[in-house]
Amino acid sequence: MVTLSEENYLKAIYHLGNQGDNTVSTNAIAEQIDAKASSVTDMIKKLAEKELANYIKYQGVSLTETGRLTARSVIRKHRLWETFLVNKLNFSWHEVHDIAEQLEHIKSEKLIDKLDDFLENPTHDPHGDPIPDKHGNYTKIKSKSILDISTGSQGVLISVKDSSKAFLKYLNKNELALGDMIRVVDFEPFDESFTIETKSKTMTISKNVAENLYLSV
Amino acid sequence: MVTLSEENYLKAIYHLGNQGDNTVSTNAIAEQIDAKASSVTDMIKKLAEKELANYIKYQGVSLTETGRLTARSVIRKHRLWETFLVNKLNFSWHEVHDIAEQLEHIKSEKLIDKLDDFLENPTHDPHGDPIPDKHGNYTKIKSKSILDISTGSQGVLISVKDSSKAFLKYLNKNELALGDMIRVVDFEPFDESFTIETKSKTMTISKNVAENLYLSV
DNA sequence: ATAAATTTTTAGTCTTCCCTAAAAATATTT
DNA sequence: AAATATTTTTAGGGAAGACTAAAAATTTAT
Repeated sequence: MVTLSEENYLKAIYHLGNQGDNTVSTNAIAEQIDAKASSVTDMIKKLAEKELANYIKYQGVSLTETGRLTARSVIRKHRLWETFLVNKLNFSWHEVHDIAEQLEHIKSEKLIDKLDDFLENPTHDPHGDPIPDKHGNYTKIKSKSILDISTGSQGVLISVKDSSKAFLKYLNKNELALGDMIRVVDFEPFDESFTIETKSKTMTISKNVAENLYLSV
Repeated sequence: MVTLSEENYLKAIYHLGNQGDNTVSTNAIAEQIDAKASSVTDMIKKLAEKELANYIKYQGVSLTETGRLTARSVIRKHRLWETFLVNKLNFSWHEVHDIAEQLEHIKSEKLIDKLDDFLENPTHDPHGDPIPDKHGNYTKIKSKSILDISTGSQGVLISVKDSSKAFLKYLNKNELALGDMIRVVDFEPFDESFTIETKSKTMTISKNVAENLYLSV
């Protein structure tokens, strides 16, 4: 039995350790979870005891295979619920994170499998992030940040790195949505801004925005 | 802020006290919640401090207006989620209770209102129980247990009193569903059994079953 | 290579919600 | 109206998960 709090820690370690295989520091987890480092140390010990994490004092923590699978299952739930909220209940994508954060802890295999079917087995959530299947497998569409794409090339907007409300609202306001075809037409070295072109318009985006937009390659 | 545990106690008091206005004993709550009486006393004190319940030592507990509304809001969530699980995810009605028991604690006004709309504002859940609206109001269809209905009369199966898995499975097996028109054709005093007639068949039911079946009057 | 700064851990507490065991109050018998 | 039984409360504690403050280890700077 994995508790709600344990699930949150597993998720944090998974994300910080880029799938949980890299080693993660106590402080990094503390910041992510918004807790004090001492609380993190307590929890890490517990995870290690339960063989969900590998832990050497002062050396950081990583996930075991079981821990990784558990984390993926929580992420699967989170992303399926987000998809439900946006596609079925008509939430806009910047409103769903906090609710999905609660829903991801509901315990029922059957529920999540039926939800998956109800949503017609989506492979990506509303932010473009891949949804693991029930065995924890998923395929990530290859994409690159606009920052790393050469002027003149184009691609479909696959996902966004920053999922803060502010950023998602910016995208809404500027009518940029996942699935849009985007062409990078110019780069201005002076302020590191990019000019991009969509089906409906041409606009200039800052470096800050560009690095958060991922296009298919 | 009302905690998950507090919500469960409010619900229990509400149900035991027939809308929470009757006084309920510590032991009754303990049995309902599956906790010890001493734990119940602790929690009752807390509810009274938060002005969700009226409590006089040794005299039992009842809900305040706020407590009653909070309980109804939890019940609203529970019944909407049950409706979702049955109508949208194709669960059968005996499987949904435990999952709804978790989902009812998800915190988001907006979520539950959108869910309500998505389900097309149902007035009754899959067990025939009324779903309070967002203000806590609901209309109960007038119904009577088959035990209290005179032989020869008929009505629509409105709700079931017992929602245990065993009973719901019995109903499924015998093809009795909410909405069915049922005529009470005979009563056998010897074993207090009833003979009932539906569109598709005639069958005999025990007193035990009869008292759990409510027909519109 | 030490000293200083930072990170991490330990030790001790707090709150929530549950428990057991014993005491107090209320109800039921006789 | 006692005596007995039952119910309810109090007192004291435990596990989970968070915290503060201080100690220990590690890293960085001089």
